[in-house]
Amino acid sequence: MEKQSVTIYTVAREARVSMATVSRVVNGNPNVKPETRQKVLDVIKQLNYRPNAVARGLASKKTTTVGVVIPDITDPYFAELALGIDDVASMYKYNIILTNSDSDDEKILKVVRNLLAKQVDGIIFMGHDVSDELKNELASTNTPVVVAGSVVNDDSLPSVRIDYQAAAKEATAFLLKRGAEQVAYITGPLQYSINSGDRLSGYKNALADGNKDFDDSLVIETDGSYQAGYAKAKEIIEKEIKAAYVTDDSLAAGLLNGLTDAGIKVPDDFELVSSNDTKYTKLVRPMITSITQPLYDIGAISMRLLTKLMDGDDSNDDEKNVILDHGFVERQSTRK
Amino acid sequence: MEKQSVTIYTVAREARVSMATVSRVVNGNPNVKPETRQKVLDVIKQLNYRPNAVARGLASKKTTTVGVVIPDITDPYFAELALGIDDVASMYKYNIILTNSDSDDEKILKVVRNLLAKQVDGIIFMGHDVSDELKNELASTNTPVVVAGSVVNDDSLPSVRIDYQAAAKEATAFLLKRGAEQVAYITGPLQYSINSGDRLSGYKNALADGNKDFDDSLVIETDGSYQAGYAKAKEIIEKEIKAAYVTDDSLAAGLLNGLTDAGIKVPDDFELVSSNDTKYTKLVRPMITSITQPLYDIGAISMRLLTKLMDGDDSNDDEKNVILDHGFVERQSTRK
DNA sequence: GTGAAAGCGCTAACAT
DNA sequence: ATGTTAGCGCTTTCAC
Repeated sequence: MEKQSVTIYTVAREARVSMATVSRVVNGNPNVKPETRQKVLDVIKQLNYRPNAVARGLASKKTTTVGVVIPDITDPYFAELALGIDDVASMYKYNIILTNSDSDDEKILKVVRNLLAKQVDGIIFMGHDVSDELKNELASTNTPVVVAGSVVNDDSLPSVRIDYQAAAKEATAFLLKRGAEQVAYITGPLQYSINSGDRLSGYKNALADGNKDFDDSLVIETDGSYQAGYAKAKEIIEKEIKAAYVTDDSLAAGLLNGLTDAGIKVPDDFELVSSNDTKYTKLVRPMITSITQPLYDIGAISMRLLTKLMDGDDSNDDEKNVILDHGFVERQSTRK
Repeated sequence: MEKQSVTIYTVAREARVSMATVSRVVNGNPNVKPETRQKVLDVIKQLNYRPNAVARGLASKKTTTVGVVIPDITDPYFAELALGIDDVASMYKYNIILTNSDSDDEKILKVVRNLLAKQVDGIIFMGHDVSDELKNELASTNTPVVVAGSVVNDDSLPSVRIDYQAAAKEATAFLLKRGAEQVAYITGPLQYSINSGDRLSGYKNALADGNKDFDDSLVIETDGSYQAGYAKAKEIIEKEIKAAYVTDDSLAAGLLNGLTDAGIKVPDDFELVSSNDTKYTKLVRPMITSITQPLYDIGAISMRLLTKLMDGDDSNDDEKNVILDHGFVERQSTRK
């Protein structure tokens, strides 16, 4: 049984050099004579030495670990962002501490505190808004934070995302353009500023451009889940709504299936446009027409931005809000 | 700006006690006079002291962090396991370092080494098999490992899962029982022992019980992805196959959609049973008849088991392979 | 009930 | 190019 006790000191002793030299070769410091380096390398291999990242973290004050807070890992939207985050993180030799937040402010605060206690070098925040307490928490530290795939009610945080307002406007306008008398706005919690602000504004703008009055009863709020969407089918049918812009794919998929199962033909009897272009939009039948977002890239670029911030690159403060291009893809949930 | 420099020493000085005492109150050690405790607590609050988990980890040799290796975070099967893992981990005050492995042996080895360097207290392994090198790596350490949601070609590792062989047999038998002349076995990589071993055996057993000859040409291997399933529809149609047991939900969903898009009616012209009961089976139409697994629980119990192993509870060595009950749910991809 | 002091394994000046 | 020596912030005997 291999004892866990081979440290930098052991290696130094065996190789007849100092700990500093071992440290140098381990860290790729060029100031080591090739022969010495080789000798140390040999001993390292022979002893199967593995540097202790915790000790290193304590001494260097860098853990090469970043915290990622995610509302729900099983949500395809966040999972695809997370994939991009993880890939870039591993590219830059960072590890990810991933924690589910359940979109619960209490829990978010708890996990962020915990992340900070673990001395993460940075944090990627996926979620909808930040509470005042969290804002304070974040302000009291100089750990960089990047918001990925959302806008948050605190413009002080760097973020990577698309222009949700413009996208929502286009989606709504698309529906209007093909003759919809009225277009509903079916949304996740309006408590989130992305839903009550950006997207709703875009929706209203499109209405205005199309000379339609905004009708409050057409704003249908849910918790944003598949189940909620499925359940809302009934209300949609009763209200005789014929078209809707939906703020989330899970929600849209649920609504679509609910409608279909209730005998409504999409897109003939009902037209639907969703927001995120996750796998769900292509999994269901009919496939859902949607705003497209470079999900993986949003995650990847968030992480890339975070690495810069962690390196103390505070240049171009204006570039801290990265707005990526979005698109739109016509599929089967809208008429030709 | 809050300086990052309030340490246990600062608190000790302010509270006029020793570092040891501060450590005691922080760690809930009862050997502290209530008044002293209160005084320390006050100072902690006042100074907004936060213990440094890295230093703690170095001193105590426990990081309260576990590594989780996952093939693909966007796969609903693994994502649901991960949710269970994360919930229980946070329940036991552990954090999760999550790393995508892409099911690539090289990368798996790399991430496991990294996890070990970070001194994780344990590892949850999701994946299909372990390479010899990984096996050695794991053997050279005493960090406990639990395999979640799979069987692995190394029985020495504790695991939490269902009886894949029995489940596959039931699924195949179900298809046979309703008159299928032949049932195909559509699978992810046969390189994985779960596919070439457990499930295939179950499939063959069902065939034998139904007095059907095993036909090699009915074993259709893919990479297990949605895309692969979608693409295989053509072959299924050409071979005039009428029923299949599929080893993975993404694969099954792809196949189903491919078939449907090609004009094949499921279940009238083709019957399909899948294996994992993830969200995908309920998202598509027709919904997919499937073996059911307590996905969340598998993750949760894996993590629970790991906590026991990390606590050095090596009792009942026989209980280290936890086999959970599975079920079966008839949905719309099979005839009534 | 409380304190003193020795590490934990490494990095980072600073010397040489 | 290499070695010496302080720490990093905490836990943990061991005394008292």
